[in-house]
Amino acid sequence: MSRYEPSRIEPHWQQEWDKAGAFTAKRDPLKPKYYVLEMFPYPSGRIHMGHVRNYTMGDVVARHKAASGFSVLHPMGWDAFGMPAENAAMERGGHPKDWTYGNIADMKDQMKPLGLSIDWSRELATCDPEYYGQQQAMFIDMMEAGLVYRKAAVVNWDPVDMTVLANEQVIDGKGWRSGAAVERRELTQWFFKISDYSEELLSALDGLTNWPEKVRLMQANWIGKSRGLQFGFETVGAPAGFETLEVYTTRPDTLMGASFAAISPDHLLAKTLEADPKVAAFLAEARKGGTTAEALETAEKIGLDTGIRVKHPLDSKWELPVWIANFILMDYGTGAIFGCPAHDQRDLDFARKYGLPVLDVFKQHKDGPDVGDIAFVAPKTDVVQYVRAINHSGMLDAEKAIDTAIEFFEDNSIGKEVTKFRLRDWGVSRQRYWGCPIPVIHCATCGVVPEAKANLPIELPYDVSFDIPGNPLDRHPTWRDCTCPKCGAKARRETDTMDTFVDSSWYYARFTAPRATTPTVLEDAAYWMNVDQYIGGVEHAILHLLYSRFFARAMHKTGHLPVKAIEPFNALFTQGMVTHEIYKTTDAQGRPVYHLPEDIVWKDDKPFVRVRTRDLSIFPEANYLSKDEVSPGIFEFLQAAEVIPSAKMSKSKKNVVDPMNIIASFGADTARWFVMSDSPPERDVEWTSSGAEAAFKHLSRVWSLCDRIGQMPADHKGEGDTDLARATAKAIDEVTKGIEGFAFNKAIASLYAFTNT
RNA sequence: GCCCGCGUGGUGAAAUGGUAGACACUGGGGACUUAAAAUCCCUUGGCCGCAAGGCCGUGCCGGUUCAAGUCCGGCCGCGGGCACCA
Repeated sequence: MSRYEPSRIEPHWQQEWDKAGAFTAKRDPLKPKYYVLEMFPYPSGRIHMGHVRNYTMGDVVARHKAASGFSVLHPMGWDAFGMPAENAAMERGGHPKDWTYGNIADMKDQMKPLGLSIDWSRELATCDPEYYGQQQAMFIDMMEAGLVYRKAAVVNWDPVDMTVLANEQVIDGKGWRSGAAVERRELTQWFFKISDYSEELLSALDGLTNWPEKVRLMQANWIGKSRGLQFGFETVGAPAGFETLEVYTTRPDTLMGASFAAISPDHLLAKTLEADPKVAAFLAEARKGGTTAEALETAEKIGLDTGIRVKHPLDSKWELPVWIANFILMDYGTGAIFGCPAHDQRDLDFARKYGLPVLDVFKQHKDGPDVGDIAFVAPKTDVVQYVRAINHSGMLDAEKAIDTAIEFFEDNSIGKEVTKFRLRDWGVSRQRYWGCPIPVIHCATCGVVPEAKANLPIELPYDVSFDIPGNPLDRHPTWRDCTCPKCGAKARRETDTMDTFVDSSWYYARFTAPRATTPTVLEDAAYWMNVDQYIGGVEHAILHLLYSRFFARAMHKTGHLPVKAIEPFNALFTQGMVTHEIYKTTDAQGRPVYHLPEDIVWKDDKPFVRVRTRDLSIFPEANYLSKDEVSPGIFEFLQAAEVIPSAKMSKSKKNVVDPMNIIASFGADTARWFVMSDSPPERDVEWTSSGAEAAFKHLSRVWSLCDRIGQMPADHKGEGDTDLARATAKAIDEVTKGIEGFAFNKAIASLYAFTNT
C-alpha cells in the first residue's frame, strides 16, 4: 500500500513530459488541429487562484483534444507592457524592464508545478523587441493601408504627472496618482480606424454562435448602430460658411415639437463665435471637468443663446434659436441637434431651465399641453396618436412614423437617412515609457513619416529615469533625435507609445509562428488559426475582444492573416472568479479588520479560532491565534462581523489564497480539481478550505483504489462485471459530455459517483 | 433611464417538459482507537408520525399542458453591461 504523495508524483511526471516534449505543438497533416488559448496574464509576479482556474480549464480541454487525436496548440505568453511596471519603478526605483522580466521568471516558476500541458517553446512576452518590432512593422503596414491616422482629440490630462489618463484612472475628477484636478485637453493622437469596420464587426457577431450571448450583446450595444435622419437647417444671422446647420436625429417623427437647436461647445460654429468674449467665457466654463461618465453625469446642463436663428425645415416662417449647450457631444452625429423638449428628457431639462417652449407632438396629456417635468418618450414599437405630425395624421406606429418622415425628407431632397455608430475610432497614443514605441518620425520638411522597416525594431532605450513626472522618452535626446528615412535630414522620433491593448490584439496570431522574422507566417497561420477555444474573464468582453476582431481584419487587409482568420476566436468561454468568504469588522480606529472563515470554528454555537493540529500551514499569511490567545473577544468580533460570502480575493482584504501554498500542502491536482468542481465554470466559485481538503481526500481515495486493484489477483479485477462495465461506460460518457459542454463541475460529479460505486 | 441575465435545502449546486435536490461541503450519529488524527459506515429540504407512511415544498400571482424548477404573461428581489449617443 503506497500513500498518495503528490509532492513526489507531480514533479516526476512533469519532468518526464518535459523530456519527451509531450506538449510541443507540431503541424501534422494527418491530424485535425485544435488551438486552445487562455487569455495571457499580466506578469504581476504572483499567480492567483483565478489563473489556476483559467489555465486548468484550458488544460482540460487541451488534454482531452490531444487524447482524442487532435494536433493541439496550447501556448502561453505575457501581456508585459503597461503602467504597473512604471509605477513600481517610480515607487521603489529600479527599471520597468528588470521588474517585468523578474516577474515573468517568478510567475513561470509558479506555473510550472501546475503541470499544465503548455508548449513553452512558443512562449513570448509583448515587451520583447522580437514581438513589438513586428507590431511596429504592422503599424506601418496599417498606415499604408489607411487604417491609422492622427487627429486632435479631447483627453483627460493630469497636469502634475503630465500624462494622459484613461477614463478609469480619473476618480472624482482627479488623477488617481497625483490627486490633481484633471483637465480636458486637446492633443494630437494616433488612431486606428476601427469605425471603418463598425457594420462588419456588428453583423459578423451573428456568426459567433459559440460565443456567450451576453458578450455578443455587449459588443452590439457598444458598437451601437442607429438609423436616423440627417438634414440641414437654413440659418439666419450666422457667420459666413454656416448657411446651413446639419443635425442628426433618430426621432424625426417628433420634429414638429422642435423648440430650439443646439450645438456642442466643440462644434466649429461655436469655435467661430469664440471671438465674442461672452461666448469665450461660456466655452471655458463648458469645457471644465473631465470626460468621464461620472463627471458628465453630475454636470449641470448649461447653455448660451447665440442669437443665431434657424428656419424649421417644414415651415420657413417658424424660427428656432440656436444655443450652445454643454450636453451635446461633438463626436456623435453632427455635433448639433434639434431640441424637442416634450419628448426628450435632456431637452426638457434644458428647456425648463431656460424658459424655452415645450410642444407636445402626441395626444398624451389630456389636461392640457403641459408635459410637466417628465418627457414622454414614445417607444418605437408603440402605436401613438400624433397631433403634430409631418406627413400623416392620427394613430401610427412610431417606427412607421419615423419611416414616413425620412421618406418625406428624401422625396423633397431636404434630408436623408443616415446610419450612425456609437463606436469611435481607437485612440492608441499613450504618453508612457513602458509600451511599444510608435514607429514614426516627425520631419520638418517631410512631415510625419513612417520609420523604414529596415530600422525596426525601434527599441526602447534602457537609460531612462522616472524621478520626474512625464514621459521619459520625451526628454531622452539621443533616442528622440534621428534622421528622416525619406530625406535624411535631422528629425525627431515620435515619443508616444501604443496602448497595451494593441499588444494583446494579435498575440494569438503570433503564437502560430512566434519566432518568425515577419509578424506571422501565412502557412502556419493557415494551419493553426482560428483559435478553436478561447477562455478568459468577462471583463474583456468588450475592449480586448473587439480590438482583436478588428485587428484580425486589419491583419488580413495588410496580408498578415488568411481570410479565414478575420474572426479569430471560433468559440469563447468566459469564466467566473474565485472568491473567498470573509468576516469583516472595524477596529477601535474604524479601520476594517478581516478574518477568514478557516480561522473560525463553531462549537456549541460559540466560535473560537481554529488551532491547527495538522501542520498544513495552508494560509501562512492569515493570523492564527494559539489556544491561549483565544480571547473572549472573538465572540464579540463575530457577533459584530459582517459576513461577505463571495468576496473577491484581494490583498487589502487578506483573503487571497496563494496557489503555491495549496500545491505545497496538497499538490497541484487538488487545487486544479477543486477549482473545477463545485460551481459551473462560468459562475464564481467560492474557495473553501474544506472543499479543498475534500478534493485531496478524493484524489487519495482514487490513489488507494488503484493501488488495491493493482494488487488484486487478475481474476478479481472486475473483468466481466457488467454492473462495473455499465458504470464505467456511463462515467466516460458523462465526463466527455461535461468537458465538451464546459460543465466541468458535472464531469467531476459523475467521477465522484463512479468511485462511490 | 435603456439593454441583458439570474432567483432550487444550512451552503456550492444537479435535473432532453416526465420520481426535485445527483455530486460535494457543513451539521448529527456510529465503528475503529487508551485518546485523538486519519479512515470507514449511517443520516441530513420542511412538517406530522413509534412506525408503515402521509402532507407541503424550486421568489410571488396567474396561464398553457395528462404532466411545469423547466414553456407563456405579470409582479418582487438580486446581479451584470451601457449611459447626456439626439
